[in-house]
Amino acid sequence: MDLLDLNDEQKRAVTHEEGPLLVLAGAGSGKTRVLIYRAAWLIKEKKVDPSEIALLTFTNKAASEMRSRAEKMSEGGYRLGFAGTFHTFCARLMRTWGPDVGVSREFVIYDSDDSESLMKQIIKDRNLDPKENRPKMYLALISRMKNDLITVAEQGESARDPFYKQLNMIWREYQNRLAQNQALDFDDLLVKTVDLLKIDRVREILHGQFKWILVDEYQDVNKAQFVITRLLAGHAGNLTAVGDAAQAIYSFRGADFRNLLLLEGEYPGLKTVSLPRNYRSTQNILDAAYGVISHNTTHPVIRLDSTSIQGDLVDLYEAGDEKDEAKYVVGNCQRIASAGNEVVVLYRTNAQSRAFEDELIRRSLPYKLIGGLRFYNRAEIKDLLAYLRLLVNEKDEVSVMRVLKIGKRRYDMFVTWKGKLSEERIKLNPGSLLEEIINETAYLNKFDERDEDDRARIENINELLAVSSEFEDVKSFLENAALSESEERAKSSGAKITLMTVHAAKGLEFDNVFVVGLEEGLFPHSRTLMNKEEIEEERRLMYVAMTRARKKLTLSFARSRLVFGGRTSSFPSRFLSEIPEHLLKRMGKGIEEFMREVEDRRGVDKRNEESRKLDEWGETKRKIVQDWEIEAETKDDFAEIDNW
DNA sequence: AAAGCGTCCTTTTTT
DNA sequence: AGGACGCTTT
Repeated sequence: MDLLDLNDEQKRAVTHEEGPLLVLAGAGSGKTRVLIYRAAWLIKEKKVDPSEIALLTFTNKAASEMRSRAEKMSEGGYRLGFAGTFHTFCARLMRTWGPDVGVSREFVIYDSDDSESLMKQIIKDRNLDPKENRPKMYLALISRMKNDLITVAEQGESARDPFYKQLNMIWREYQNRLAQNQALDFDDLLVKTVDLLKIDRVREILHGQFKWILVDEYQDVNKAQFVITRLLAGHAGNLTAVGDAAQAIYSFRGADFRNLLLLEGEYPGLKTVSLPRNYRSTQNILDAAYGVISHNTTHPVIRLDSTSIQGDLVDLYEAGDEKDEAKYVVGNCQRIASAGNEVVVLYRTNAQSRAFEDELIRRSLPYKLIGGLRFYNRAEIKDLLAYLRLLVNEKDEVSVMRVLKIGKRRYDMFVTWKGKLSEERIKLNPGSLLEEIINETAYLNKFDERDEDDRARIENINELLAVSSEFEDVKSFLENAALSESEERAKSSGAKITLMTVHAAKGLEFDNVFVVGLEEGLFPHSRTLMNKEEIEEERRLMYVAMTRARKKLTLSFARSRLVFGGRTSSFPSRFLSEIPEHLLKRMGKGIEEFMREVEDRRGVDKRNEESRKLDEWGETKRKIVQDWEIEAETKDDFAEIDNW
């Protein structure tokens, strides 16, 4: 096999024989290429059957990119045994083996909205004050514990004070209701899979099926995912893990980059290869990014060497307010886009997209918005999916509640119509079923053709019909709807300008990148300001943002900004002052002044004080999570896995 | 059943 | 500023 376009380190990783392999891959060092080539090399040189390879990722975007690149590698095109997200993998296993761990084959998947309505209902049923007992708080704690593989029983045993007892009661109730509804939430997919893989018989079958496990972005695995890969890799230990601690940005959902370091102890004979050569960015961009990330102390940082040129300086624009920022950024985007080049605007929170969208619309520039109000989370889409979900599983109370809320009369019509449906027809194309549902319930009567928003909703429904028609059956369509965001549609696919959060940009790269809203309290976010670990995570996020750029990186911040409807003045982000001065080219007014403010600790401390007050629940959360973070968890905890 | 109005709260980030 | 929710009116 031709390995000429790989460097020595990449080659070593690709041609690693049997046994565990860890690839420490810095930003832009060709980690995707390594994974793809490794799969191809295993197939071509080691004569591995493609169906014995499982490739696990965190996002669908990453999975589909790898799948298409893998297909291009081989003439005939090979199909890997599995290539997709952890959650999709788990859902597949549950469809087959669910009953072995007490899960009905007809289960539905609850997304966070569904989980929240269920939790709200539980709080209501128990006559608890929803202001003191926030559904979201309970869900966050429960999610965190599930991802740490703590069971309800374990939490209950050690619950001493009233809060923990209450938490345990709620958690129990939540699980009971999920079971009654034949529903699994995102975390249950992982937890149940761990249960499943503990069954010898099942694990042996799966070991025969998947002999080679490849995992992307390993720094983002949580404990449940760590254990899943461990059990899946088994004694053979043919795991290839690719990751970079400096790009760990998902600890809020239980990910722990220390799992990367833990591999050493868990997989005897682990071979480690690091990839320090960067094929993406200019040296100036890399140096600026290194300036920032080198302030982190809790994890190793690879200093990257560019294979490209020194390049331009990093532009830094100081805006008066968010409108000014949008004008400057969009103006430059327009210039770049009209020359036929791609450009992306990255921000910390979804709410920030608005100012940029307004300005883009004002100039009638086509753009792509990634994330934001997700397609499958829109009310009209969720309404229709609720009807469909009830066809599969009528015990799903969240969907029952939803359908009842749409209208009692419509619900009755539905029920009658459903009675007329034969088993056979339920297996029909989900698109035609949806169409029937819409007709039977007269769903479209809700909308007014003259209303612009309503027209958009009808359009969404048409899109749903189109998407759903592509699926074989209702179950697989619903699974896809719950676990994967629909790709951006044709209408915007030609756009050269893209808006997204930094999280969404992970793993992607662009010639021109704008990172906006670099203010204390926004990026780094106010909820992280007084916790060192969380600040370090924000800094990694900044690092990820900067290293998306190939040629030109522009940073910006605003002096004042609308927050909750009120105008707030803000300080430049500390991350800006961590970039070596000589790499920056400043634009905008009053620039000399701001650097002094950055170094003015009093200013920063003042912000910290403000955010501290804002953050009572953050405190509570941290306290609880800390209680549950078992320090010795690491090796001892995983030791028992070996016995399985 | 649906629409209108006031109050309260909100913003991390995603499978 | 805008959304969710609960209470009121049509």
